[in-house]
Formats: sequence, C-alpha cells, structure tokens
Amino acid sequence: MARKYIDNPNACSLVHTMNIIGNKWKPIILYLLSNGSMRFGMLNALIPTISKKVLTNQLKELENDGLLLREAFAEIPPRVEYSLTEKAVGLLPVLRMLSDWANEAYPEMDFEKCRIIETDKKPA
Amino acid sequence: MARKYIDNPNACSLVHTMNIIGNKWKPIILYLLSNGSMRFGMLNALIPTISKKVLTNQLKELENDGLLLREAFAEIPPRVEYSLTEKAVGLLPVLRMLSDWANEAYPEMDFEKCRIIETDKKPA
DNA sequence: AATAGTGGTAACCAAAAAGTAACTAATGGC
DNA sequence: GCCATTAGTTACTTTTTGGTTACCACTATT
Repeated sequence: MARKYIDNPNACSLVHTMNIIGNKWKPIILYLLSNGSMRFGMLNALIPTISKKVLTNQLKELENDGLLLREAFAEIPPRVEYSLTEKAVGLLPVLRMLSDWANEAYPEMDFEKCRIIETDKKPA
Repeated sequence: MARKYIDNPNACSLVHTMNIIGNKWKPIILYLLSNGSMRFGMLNALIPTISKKVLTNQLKELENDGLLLREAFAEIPPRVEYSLTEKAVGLLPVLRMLSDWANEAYPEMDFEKCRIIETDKKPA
C-alpha cells in the first residue's frame, strides 16, 4: 500500500505566501501602504507599538520579496518613501477577504478593521 | 494638526485572521483537511516533519478557534476524526487565492502547491 | 510478559520573532 | 556647540514558536 505525504512544505505556494506576509506586522504595513506611499516616520507613528528596529526589518523583507518599493531621495534630512509594488497590489483583494472572513466568522467580536483613529494625543 | 495611529493591532480583523492561520503548520493542516476528515495518525503521516506535540497543539488551537471539529469515538484503540467546520470551509477560497497569488507573483518559482507524493518510501 | 494499535502528554531545549536602549550619519538653524 | 530633522544600526534581552525525547492509557493479540 503506497504511502502519501507532503515532501516539502516550503515548496508549497500557500505556505510561501504565508511565509511572506503571515506574521505580526506585515499585514498592517501592507494595509497602511494600500492608502498610498508613506515615509518611514509616518509608518512608525501610525503603528506606535512597533520598534524602529522591527519596522526597518519588516520593510526590508517586504522589499526583498518584491512587495515594496523603497525610494530614497537625495535630501537632508533623509527622505525615504515606501510604496506597494504591483505584486503587492495584487494581494490586496485577498487581504480584504481575509479581513471580511474574520468579521463574518466571529460576529461577536467587534473588530476595528485596522481603524485609524484621529486624535492629538498618543497613548502612554 | 491631528495625529493618527493604530490604537490596537489585535482589534484588527485582518490581524485576527493572520493570528489564527498565519503560522508554519496551520495552512497545511487546513489544506489537507479540505479533502475530507482525517485521523490524527494520517495527518501525522502526511506531514512527516511535524512532531506529534506540535500537531496536537495546532489541532487544538484550530479547534478552539472554531475551524476544526474533533470527533472522538468510543473505540479502542482510540479513534479521533478531525474535520473542517463551516467557518473553515468559508476560508478555503481565500487560501486558494493566496496560493494562486504566489504562483503568479513568483513565476520563476516552481511551486508544488502542497503536492501530495505517492511513494512507498518515507524520506530519511 | 511483550508487542501492537491509537492519540496523545510532559519536560526540556533550540530557533525564530520581537523588544529595549543607545547610538550613528549628514546637514541646518540658533 | 547644541539641538533638530530623518532613517536607520547595534548589542543585548525577552518572548514565542517549533523541536526532541520519553512516557502514558487502554485494550487486544501473541
């Protein structure tokens, strides 16, 4: 009787996508940049609980995987803009569906859907 | 000038979905079970590189999140069947799209799409 | 008694992800 | 000189995920 098994999970396209975006911070970053290009400092301000170290690393990985475009201008102080590539834009509808799924699957949970709050104070 | 920021990433529906399925093993488990219910041992055999400890834990988490149904039969030896809930079935089309995205986004990569290999030998 | 079948569990460890705090570079303005 | 701006970088630490190994329970069979 032949045995069946998965030979190499890393060769699986689904797993590959998850490896690329399935962590704590990348979905948020992609969501924020879906509204248009953004500078490092703005991303950092919009996600108050992420460290500069981690943000830098996440942006670098997304760039390496072809999802982000990093555009450095010859300016002082330094100015760097991050924007989504076409590859990433193609992923947005799927992210939207993942978001919608949670809203439907857990109706008892009041999700904010990555709500952006406008205020003049930053939490302690 | 008002400042904007994300107040709580964990309240975000997209992040919630990622927290639930966005790790190393759960996409594979969901994929395998999309073909129909399965027993613990079969899952373990089909994913040769996962430990029983981790498989147990992943199944328990998926069950707690409402994606898996665990059905224990009054039999000896123990017999337990795992199957997808409707909640999980609703997620399958999205997983499929995540898979398709990788195939399109990285055409130079030859994904196996969680290919199941039939053979009578298990790798060393 | 030993072995088999099945689905685990427990104790400990390794690797990866994320966090903390301090520092850097290159100007420009006071 | 000091302070400000911006986008990092570095060294170390903590937390989380995943792995290893041995063991368990309850029969049934040899």
